[in-house]
Amino acid sequence: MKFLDIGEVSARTGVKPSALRYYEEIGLIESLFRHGLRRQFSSDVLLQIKLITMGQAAGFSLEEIAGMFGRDGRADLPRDVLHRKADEIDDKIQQLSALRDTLRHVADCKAPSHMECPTFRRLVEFSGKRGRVRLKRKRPAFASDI
Amino acid sequence: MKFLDIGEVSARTGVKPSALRYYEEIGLIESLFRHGLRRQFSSDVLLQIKLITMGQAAGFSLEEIAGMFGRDGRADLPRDVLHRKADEIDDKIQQLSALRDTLRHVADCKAPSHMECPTFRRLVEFSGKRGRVRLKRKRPAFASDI
DNA sequence: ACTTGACCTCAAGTTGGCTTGAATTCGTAG
DNA sequence: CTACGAATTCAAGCCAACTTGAGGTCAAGT
Repeated sequence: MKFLDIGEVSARTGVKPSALRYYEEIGLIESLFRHGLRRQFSSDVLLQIKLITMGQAAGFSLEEIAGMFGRDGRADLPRDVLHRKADEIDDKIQQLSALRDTLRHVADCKAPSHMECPTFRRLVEFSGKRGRVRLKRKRPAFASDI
Repeated sequence: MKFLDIGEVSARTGVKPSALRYYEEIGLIESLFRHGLRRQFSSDVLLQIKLITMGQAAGFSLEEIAGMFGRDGRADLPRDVLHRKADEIDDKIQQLSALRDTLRHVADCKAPSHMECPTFRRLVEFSGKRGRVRLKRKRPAFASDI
């Protein structure tokens, strides 16, 4: 098995050595042993770091990430908690989709003020709703519904 | 037209008054006038704040958000920049999807160590691949398309 | 008129997630 | 063997995005 210096891990993940030391300090990753003073990492750490950066992209704190996958990528949490996390991510995906759609609309819409553009308002207003957007409403939606 | 106290804005958006004052301080939102000392907001601010929180969920800084939609929800940026932002969000959605799938897998997989589970490795490794299927859309996409 | 409580300002503090710098220790190539 | 570069520790610093606290103002209800 080949072991990796912190510099190599850094180069292959794009995460700076200082950040990697910090991750080790807080128990998010671990080095197997030292070669002199130098930390030696298993190549598994590359996958773990990928998970960490994905988690960060999802807006989770390092602490939450540590909870999802222990230091060896093994989950500490019970099934249902993990599924709730997954649901949380699904919610976030909904939000991101709405934001993306809104941005694209803003890019192309000719209306002088977006606040008066019904498409814009609808995009933003529906963004938080769970599940399918309900097309049938008893009355029109207002900003005051937020 | 009805004007809103900071407390009402807070109650209806879930954003604390201190945060709203901070947003105003940095020019992200604005109050129309004061009633005594009290800020009075137009109801449009509710929509703006929704955009702000969506942007935050997407991992954008307040500064970036300010750039996307000026203080009245009008974009300062040229079309192509907005579309690039939208693409950025699409990338993030891919990452989130991968993370979600990984979490669900971890929740259900019986393997003793995830590091040795090929499904797990594939899920994580695949997540970064470029050149995903890119759907061409002729009309703006809606949240309900997901 | 008085009281209440929601609001105000301003400065300072907090948290998370690192980065930076100084002083030092090693391993390897020449 | 020596020099070099890559690594180490530790404390301090930094940034964003708020929050907190002290001390003050004000509008509205009784």
